[in-house]
Amino acid sequence: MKTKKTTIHDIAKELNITASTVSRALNNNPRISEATKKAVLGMAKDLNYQPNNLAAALRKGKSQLIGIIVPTINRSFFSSVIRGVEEVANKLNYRVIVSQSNEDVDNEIVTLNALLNARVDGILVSIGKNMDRFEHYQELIKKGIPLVLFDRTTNEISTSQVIIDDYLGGFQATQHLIKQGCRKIVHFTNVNQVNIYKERYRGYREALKEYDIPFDESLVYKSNMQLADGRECAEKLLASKTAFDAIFSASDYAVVGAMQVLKENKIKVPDDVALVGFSNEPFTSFTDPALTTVSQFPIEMGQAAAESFFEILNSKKKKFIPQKTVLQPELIIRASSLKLDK
Amino acid sequence: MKTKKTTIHDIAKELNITASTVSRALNNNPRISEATKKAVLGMAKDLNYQPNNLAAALRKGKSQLIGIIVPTINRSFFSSVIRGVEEVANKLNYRVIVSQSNEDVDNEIVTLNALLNARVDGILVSIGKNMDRFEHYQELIKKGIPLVLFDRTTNEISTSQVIIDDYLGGFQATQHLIKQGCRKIVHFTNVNQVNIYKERYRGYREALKEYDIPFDESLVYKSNMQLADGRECAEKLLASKTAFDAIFSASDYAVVGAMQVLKENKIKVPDDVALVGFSNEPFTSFTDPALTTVSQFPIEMGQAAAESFFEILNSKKKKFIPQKTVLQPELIIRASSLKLDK
DNA sequence: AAATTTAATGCAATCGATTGCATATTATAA
DNA sequence: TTATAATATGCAATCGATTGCATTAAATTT
Repeated sequence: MKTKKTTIHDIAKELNITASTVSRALNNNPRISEATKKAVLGMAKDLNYQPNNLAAALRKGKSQLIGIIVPTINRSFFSSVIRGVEEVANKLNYRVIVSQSNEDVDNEIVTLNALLNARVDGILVSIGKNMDRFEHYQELIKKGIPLVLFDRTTNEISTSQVIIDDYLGGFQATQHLIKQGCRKIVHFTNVNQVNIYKERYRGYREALKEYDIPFDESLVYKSNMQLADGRECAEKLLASKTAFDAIFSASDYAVVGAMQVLKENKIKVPDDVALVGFSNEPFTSFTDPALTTVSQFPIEMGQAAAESFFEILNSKKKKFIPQKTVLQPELIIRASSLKLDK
Repeated sequence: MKTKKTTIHDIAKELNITASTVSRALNNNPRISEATKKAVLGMAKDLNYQPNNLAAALRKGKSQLIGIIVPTINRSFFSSVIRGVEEVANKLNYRVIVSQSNEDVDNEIVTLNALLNARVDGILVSIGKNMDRFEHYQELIKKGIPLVLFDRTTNEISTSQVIIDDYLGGFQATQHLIKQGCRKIVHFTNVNQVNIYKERYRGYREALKEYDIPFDESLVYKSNMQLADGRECAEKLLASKTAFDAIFSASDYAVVGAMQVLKENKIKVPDDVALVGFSNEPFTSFTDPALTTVSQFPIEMGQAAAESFFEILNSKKKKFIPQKTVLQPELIIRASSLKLDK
């Protein structure tokens, strides 16, 4: 029952040639005659040969494996990125090993080492929220192991990145609200001012400026941006009696929390208050009213990250200059912000 | 710059011992003295040694890699399963390679072979929707490669499975509606009667029976269960003028579509029509009213699948009797079905 | 003190594929 | 016909860790 697996040596023996020839034939090496190639391929099929990538990987020093580290796998955004990576990688005969950091640096380091031990040919990573140590990544660069950062990045690490233009997303979202006639636009942002939130915030301010709307710091609410946080912010907002006619939230979750509170207080969305979120989480099209939000094209981001990785890989000889790929976000307009043209 | 990676031979040379001793020391083999172990560990750290799993895998014939195949990675249910698998696997020092079949048999076969070439120690798979060929999996069993099916399974393959009790889920959902006073309960099910839908349907019928409610075939709507299908079914339903006071849908998507149509027709949820979905998709808590649904515990399913895999792996010697793990679903009661006790 | 265990380490083959450097064979040129 | 080039294949080392089977040295028994 436990039949020994066929190797190139078995094929070689059957055909009275050597393993080297078989190896070359399988790799379509021009030094091998067409006749032998055909014979080898035929025998390989007959013997149900399955190449052992481990052996090849060991010898060649490349495993055809890519490691990807995300904070959590089961978040729509990240799983979509993974999907994108997988698509590109598989086409080029690479496999993808996934792992999660759970937003914890120590965990991230352990995970990273495990991937290195598995001898992945490179790493794609979206850095966790409160990460402040990057030596383990800088170490990678030194070792010459391809590294690509996506979405949550940092300039502390000199390597290729794929991000979306969060500034533009923030600008477009705010501009859209302004065009809908809103003037007192609240902004929900993250207490933790990592790049992406900083940029969305910047886009918000810039849009206000462009339309000559004075910026009012008291309209900016910082939180952890989960649903409950959104509720809390909305409650504080209402309690403060501040007038406002829109909320642009840098997170879909937070804005849904706010939507709930507004509804509970009989405030009409979008008529009294227009809402715009960020990320185009799948649930945004299911709320009532459906949420206007900004798509980050996660699958495309994954594809771009994978492509970035292969670029580094293929230019290994020369010094590679880190590339920054910036994807364009897209404002997805739904009912929650449509005051006009209904 | 391109510093050669340290191997056990480097450590051995430094300490004037052999690689075998180093290997044994690193593996905490009792035949090695504490003193040498300490020395080896110290030197390993000094030289920044990172074990090469490929080499070990080649020699030992096991890669510490698990392959997982799902129809699509970026679906909440599947990515959560992957998360569960990853958690269990990582603790045992295994890595997870993900890949998707995109609901296509040929693709599935290609993918499976790629995983085998990568020499994964086993495969976890959720079979695609319209899959009718299973030889490639039966082949696996013959070769003695551990295989675990989860969620979408088939009895054509004699191996361990992890599923939830869909029958019970269907029963509980229906029972809940009955207890809320509903008597004319519509059921949305899949045209494609794979196991899971068949079972949910069976649970529905059995609950009716138990409460002496006559089964009415005209209340059963078959579709592809996407949002648009749900809308369509609801429209047909309304057009038919059939009286009904609840919908139990075997899919969350379809029931949200129905909810939209009901609202558009000023039919009150849950007062006029109570709604229950299935799967506990993340968006179900964001609809208005929030959806009552059935949780399938995807993370737990992933964990169970991984554990099942390790059981097969560890009992390799003797003949392993396939295990069927049946997880209990849980009815998550939210506003969409609550007519009473509000 | 000789014989026998026990403990600690070394030797060398092995896992399966790849590849630089021969070698053998045939075809072409001189 | 001999020298030269081109073609096809073989030899053997290599990638890095593991492991069955010695071997050596120290400890214990008789």
